[in-house]
Amino acid sequence: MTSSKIEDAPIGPVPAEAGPTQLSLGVAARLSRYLQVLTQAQKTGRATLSSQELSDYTRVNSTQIRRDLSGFGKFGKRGVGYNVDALADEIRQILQAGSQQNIALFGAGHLGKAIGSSGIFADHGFNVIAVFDADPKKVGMNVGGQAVRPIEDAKRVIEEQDVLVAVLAVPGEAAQVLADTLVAAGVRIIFNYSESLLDVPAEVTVHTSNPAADLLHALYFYLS
Amino acid sequence: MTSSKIEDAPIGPVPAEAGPTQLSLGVAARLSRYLQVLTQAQKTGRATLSSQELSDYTRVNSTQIRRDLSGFGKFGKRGVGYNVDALADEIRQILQAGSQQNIALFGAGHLGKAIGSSGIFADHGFNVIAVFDADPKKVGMNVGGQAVRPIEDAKRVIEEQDVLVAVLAVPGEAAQVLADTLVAAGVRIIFNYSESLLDVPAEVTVHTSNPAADLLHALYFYLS
DNA sequence: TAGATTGTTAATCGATTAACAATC
DNA sequence: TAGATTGTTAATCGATTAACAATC
Repeated sequence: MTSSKIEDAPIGPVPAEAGPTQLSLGVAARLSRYLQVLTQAQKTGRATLSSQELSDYTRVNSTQIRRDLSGFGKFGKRGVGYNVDALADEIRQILQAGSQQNIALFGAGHLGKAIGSSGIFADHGFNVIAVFDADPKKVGMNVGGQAVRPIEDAKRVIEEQDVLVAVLAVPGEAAQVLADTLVAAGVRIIFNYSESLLDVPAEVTVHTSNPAADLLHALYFYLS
Repeated sequence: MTSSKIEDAPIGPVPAEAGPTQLSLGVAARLSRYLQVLTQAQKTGRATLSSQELSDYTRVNSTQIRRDLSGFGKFGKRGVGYNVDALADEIRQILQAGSQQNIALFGAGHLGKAIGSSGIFADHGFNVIAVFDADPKKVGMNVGGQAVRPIEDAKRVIEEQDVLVAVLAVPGEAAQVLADTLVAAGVRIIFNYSESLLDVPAEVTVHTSNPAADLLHALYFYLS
């Protein structure tokens, strides 16, 4: 019974200048993708980006991008495009990003090390505050500047530091039992990088990574 | 100018017993997710799965799942559900999976090792036929049972083995130059695990992994 | 000014959902 | 039989797209 509190999505495109109505599922997903592109564009020093360029990178239709954005204000300049810094700030505000969430990472194998030492979460203001592993031989190893801790400490750390988000980079066999423990300790969003399917209570959101499914789907269109 | 041949999607739900019409973008994406779940369910020995269970794991509405499937035949048994093995086979046929694609993996760092040694692609009939790295110190290392090769060999291997799919697990700075080389050699689908944005010709599909964007989006709904 | 790109409308299409008869 | 779940219809809502005036 994997499920999600994201289930019954609400309210559509918001009237211009609208207040903090709950975003629809689709709009929120797209806005976060625009933000991802803007964040990268900032790094390469781009000052402006047009809706067409955003479309090229996100695969979202450019008209829809303009429509999504214009629901919250007139952020663009005709003939020029959108100011990268300003638009990134606007989207962060809309998404209420910057809430400085603490993340716990589980598994210090290859994948755990890759996630822990990449800046991928830090770039968006998330802190990986702890890395855990069940293997005593891995405890104490350095992953992304932190010593790996024993899995037995997880419950305490989650509770003490109000960890809502857990990233699972563990073997499939270990995932369900671990997920049960984490949910009991207070975790509400799980990023599952194991191949295992997870059963969690309805109030918990599971996000499963699926490269093989994505590839199957990409290939279908290539081969057709 | 990242773009995709998946852009202009075609044709909707197909009349029952329809032939090999091109699937719509959404249907193909969903079918590949159903297949992913079925493949996992097979491993745990499940014999049948109901549309509701598939819905729990994929977050796709159960009515839509039944609708997607019934477009291709009557695969389910009322009061029972879908036979896991049989449905997996049907979906593989619909998606024309099993075409035994060769995949090349770039980057033998933590992420490359994680991908190379996981069975995630092999499970779906994809062969990771080579692992490349630009660092001479990594050449020769064992990743998923293969010796890492120097990046200079990539062009030849791609051409000789008809590699259409490349997985990029390289640092952001290296990604664009590498992508250009790969596209020139014949690659048409790129899985980009670097944080860099890629510009590729229109005939190439880029799939960028985006955990931070996904998290932002999941958190928005949690916090609202 | 001329060219580019936004903001917005209107029309179409696909996704979502509830409901329920059919049937295993 | 009784309970469960499919296959299918109909109604609604959101996404997609083309088009274009406004304007930088």
